[in-house]
Amino acid sequence: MELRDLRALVAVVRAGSFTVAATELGYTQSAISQQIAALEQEVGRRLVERRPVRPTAAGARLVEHAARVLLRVDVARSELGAIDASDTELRIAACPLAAPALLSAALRRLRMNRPSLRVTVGSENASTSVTRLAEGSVDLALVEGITAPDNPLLLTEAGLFSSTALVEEPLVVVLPADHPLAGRASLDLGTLSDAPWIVAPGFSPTRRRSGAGGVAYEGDDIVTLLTLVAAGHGSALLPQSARLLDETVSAVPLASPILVHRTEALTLRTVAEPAAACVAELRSLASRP
Amino acid sequence: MELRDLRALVAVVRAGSFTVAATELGYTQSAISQQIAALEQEVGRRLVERRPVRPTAAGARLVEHAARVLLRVDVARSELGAIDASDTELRIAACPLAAPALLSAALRRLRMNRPSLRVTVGSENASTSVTRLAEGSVDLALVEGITAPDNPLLLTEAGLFSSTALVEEPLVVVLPADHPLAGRASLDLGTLSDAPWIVAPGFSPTRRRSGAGGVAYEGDDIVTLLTLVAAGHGSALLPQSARLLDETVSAVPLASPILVHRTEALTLRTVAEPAAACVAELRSLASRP
DNA sequence: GGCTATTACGGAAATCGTAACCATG
DNA sequence: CATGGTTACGATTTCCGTAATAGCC
Repeated sequence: MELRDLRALVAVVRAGSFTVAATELGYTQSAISQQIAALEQEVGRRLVERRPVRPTAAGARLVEHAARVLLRVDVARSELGAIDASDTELRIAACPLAAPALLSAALRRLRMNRPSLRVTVGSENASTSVTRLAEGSVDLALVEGITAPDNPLLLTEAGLFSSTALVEEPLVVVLPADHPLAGRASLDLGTLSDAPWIVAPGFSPTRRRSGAGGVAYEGDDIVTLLTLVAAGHGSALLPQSARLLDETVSAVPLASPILVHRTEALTLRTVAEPAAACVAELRSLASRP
Repeated sequence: MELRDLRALVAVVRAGSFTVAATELGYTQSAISQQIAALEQEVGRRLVERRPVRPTAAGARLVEHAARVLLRVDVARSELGAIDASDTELRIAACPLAAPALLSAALRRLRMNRPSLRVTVGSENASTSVTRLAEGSVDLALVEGITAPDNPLLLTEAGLFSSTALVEEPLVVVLPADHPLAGRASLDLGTLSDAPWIVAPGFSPTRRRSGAGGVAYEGDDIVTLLTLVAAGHGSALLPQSARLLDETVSAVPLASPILVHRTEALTLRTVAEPAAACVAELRSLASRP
């Protein structure tokens, strides 16, 4: 069992197709087919069903392990590469809801001290940010999500990255303005258990869809998301600070369960210098609001 | 970068020698030399210094990642193998201080219900137990160590194994009977900060050596350890329940910092049936003392 | 019947072992 | 000078791509 085999398995399962997995990895379909066949022979059981291409139970379990293994290998490579990384560049991946005001303030102070620093900021969701950090295509990731107060987000295994808590703030339930519950002073999730939610992987705070049906929003544009809410397709969970933009939706504080929206800064554990300085600025700004 | 390369690197660094790493892995020295050279070329930096064979800073960091990667790969393979594992055998690795009375009681009850079950118990230290669980040569590991109350031992990344807390009990400092502090009702570690400790990796609760010099005990026999303590080579930290056997040593409860001796049962997350039953017995016995 | 995975086969590349070489303690 | 890591080189194996084949919607 080699990393090449695990890469192939993960790509095939994620893509649901040998062909597209092959092109992603730069092989022919034939090569992928042979790799999967060899891996299945080695472990002595079928890992993916064909047509449709779906992981078996064993395959799914192996993919869970393999994904973590490959992530850590990427991190290891990136840490080695970061030893002699550029000191004049800082590449950031920021989730849409990850304290944008804090980031811009930190960057302003950072650029005053180092006018020659080249800064790039990209907007990514949390899981893409983690991937980009691991593969070394960004130096710093600002990620966010829902968690219990003072608890880390745990987007990956603890300790894989160096993580700094920046902001925790209350959550609000965003409803159509004319929703019967829109006037409440606060809401429990229990009250809303049967109500539809908009599933939006680009916004980590959004809840999982409970039953069948419903609307999923794959993008990361908050205007679109709020428009969907206003149109009555469902509710969304957002941090209190999210700007609602107009009166077609309204926000009700979430009272129970006790959860917060948390923003963290992630870097490799061997930090490039500009990224470390940026984290220091972020932390100092976050600690005195 | 493939698993084969990481295996070679880890073996070389652990062994401190290309030659013995090669025999461990079933290669010739030449092959290992080529593998390390290729890996160093790939990452573009030296990973081990030769003569003596020592990891560079980058190499040491890569070994940390590689060790976790290889452990997880072993776990993945073992989980796949455990799907069709024997239901008539139960192989256990137990640390010497990991609640032996509890284990024997659980085994008695287990064997009453399943007379045909073949049980093997081996004595291993915590890190070897983890390795054996990962590589699939045991089904259940009883490990122990020092931790804050109600905190897991974290011998590996959280979630790699399924872990069940069994017992937490107070710690005692074991001193020579004629030691000036032996009469105390309790002790703080601060009081002992300059005193020598016996380093005994076979007994996880033992503390790290503070300065230079001192005695290390590599075995796992408690009689020998206590003899060393009695002879004045240093102190040891042990769980309260450890049997001291005679009056040449005496035990003083540890008052601060607030730490406990904790025993946990570890299994693969896809548990073989007899191991699951044994964990259930252990848990039920541990909960009503 | 078209799309997609599998199988057959040949060539290229990687890998390992033997053996000679070299460096270091 | 001897132990142990490196280098050279050839044989074996592995791996991938092309192309033909087979299975499923």
